[in-house]
Amino acid sequence: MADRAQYEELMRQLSAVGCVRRELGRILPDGCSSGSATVLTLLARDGEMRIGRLAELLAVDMSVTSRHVTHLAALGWIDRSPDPADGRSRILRLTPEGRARLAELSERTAQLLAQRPNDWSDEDVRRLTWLMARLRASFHDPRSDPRAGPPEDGARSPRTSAVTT
Amino acid sequence: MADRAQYEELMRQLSAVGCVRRELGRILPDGCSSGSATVLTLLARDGEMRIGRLAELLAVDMSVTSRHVTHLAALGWIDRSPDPADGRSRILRLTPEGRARLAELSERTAQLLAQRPNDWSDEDVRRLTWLMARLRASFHDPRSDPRAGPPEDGARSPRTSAVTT
DNA sequence: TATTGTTATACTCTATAACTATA
DNA sequence: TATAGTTATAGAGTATAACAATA
Repeated sequence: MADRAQYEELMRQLSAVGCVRRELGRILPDGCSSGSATVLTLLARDGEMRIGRLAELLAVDMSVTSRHVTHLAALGWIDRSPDPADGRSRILRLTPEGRARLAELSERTAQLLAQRPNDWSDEDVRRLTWLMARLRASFHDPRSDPRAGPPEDGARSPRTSAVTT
Repeated sequence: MADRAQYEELMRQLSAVGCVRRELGRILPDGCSSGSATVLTLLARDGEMRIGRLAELLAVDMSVTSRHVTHLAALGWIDRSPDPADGRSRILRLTPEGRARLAELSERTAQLLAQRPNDWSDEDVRRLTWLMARLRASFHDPRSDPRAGPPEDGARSPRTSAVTT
């Protein structure tokens, strides 16, 4: 286990990287907050799902997720259809409109990233992504034991399912 | 440069690690928010400084920093004395009370961390810290060119001064 | 005129708790 | 009784803009 000073430094960076997230949030189109953008991305990547699953992937309370989803549904970017298997749930899906918006978003983000950290290698990006996922798993999942080494090649994530986000 | 999907994954993790920061924030004593804690830590580590410098280290607007500082000064945990060299500025310092509180904080945090990611090696913690700092530098500092390799040993940071946070 | 801070305002994200509907 | 989701409320964090004081 690392020493206290190292952990304090880690926590400080954890707060400070927020400025990157905020900067990325600034280029979003009207009506699309950072939270909304993440929801769109997850629905595009993992396909239709329920609120609870989405909340897991977002690492956020279900009530928060519910608000994001309501917002996106009001915009017509996602669709909430009843879950035939469970009357309490609804299935979330991107609408064609939502897909179009997401494509715009992705384009803008790619442009911004192309300007900035363009000297990052695949390996660096993968490693940072993996380490953040693993850190999250350490906190989210008490029984976590990510002995699986860092991603030497494939963009593998820690084994905990909630982290395969 | 990595491809778009990798960057999107990076951004998603960037949002999701927020849950770690929030969990750490939950163990803070009354009156001490997450932002306050970071201010205390920075003043302890880097010694007395002005608001502007503190805002840089926090990677946050000066107005935000001003509010945190006002809060901590009201609690008596830090002290704002006039800057003899510049009448517009004030010098921020931890008070003995502030130091005591910080020590408590550090203790609690260490306990929490000892429960959770206790399987992290020094190397892992250092690497993650360094990569986050570098990511921030890529955005904060347009002319950044962090060719300096990752930290093979010492907890070195990217060369940009604003990142030696 | 430019810079350092401060304050007012508004917006986003978040959690907790109370509530509804279904399992 | 337990679970999925919603809503109301409250609090933290943040940025922008207008302002004051000093350089």
